[in-house]
Amino acid sequence: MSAEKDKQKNAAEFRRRVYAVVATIPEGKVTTYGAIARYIGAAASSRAVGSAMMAVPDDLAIPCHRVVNKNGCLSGSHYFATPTLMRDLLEDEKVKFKKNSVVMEEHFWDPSGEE
DNA sequence: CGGCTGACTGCGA
DNA sequence: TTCGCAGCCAGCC
Repeated sequence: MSAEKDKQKNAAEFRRRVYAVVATIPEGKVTTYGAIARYIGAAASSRAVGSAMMAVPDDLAIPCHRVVNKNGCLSGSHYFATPTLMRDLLEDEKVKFKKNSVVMEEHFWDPSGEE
């Protein structure tokens, strides 16, 4: 039955789903790792989502800057070319900021709600 | 095969 | 309100 193989496939597909969801985020909107994880069927895999994000190939052009944590803080900003690039990209999309966090109350986007 | 880390989240004190 | 702990999953050594 290739249960082990199927598991690996699931893991690979898991990452692929993450990219798909992130790529579906509309411009000027942001979402959380937990929302993505829950949407792909892994509500408790919010961490795995972040892990997958750091493995995002540049060829897919994934707007990972639209993915923030529950606090609206740009957790992955440190993984960008510059720690300010992430915020700059969001501001360029008319995304409002409260101190150092995104105003998710106005820009939070839930993939489950759009599906 | 075993253990640690990490772009997270939720709950309790 | 802020701080700390535990749980979850994938990736890497």
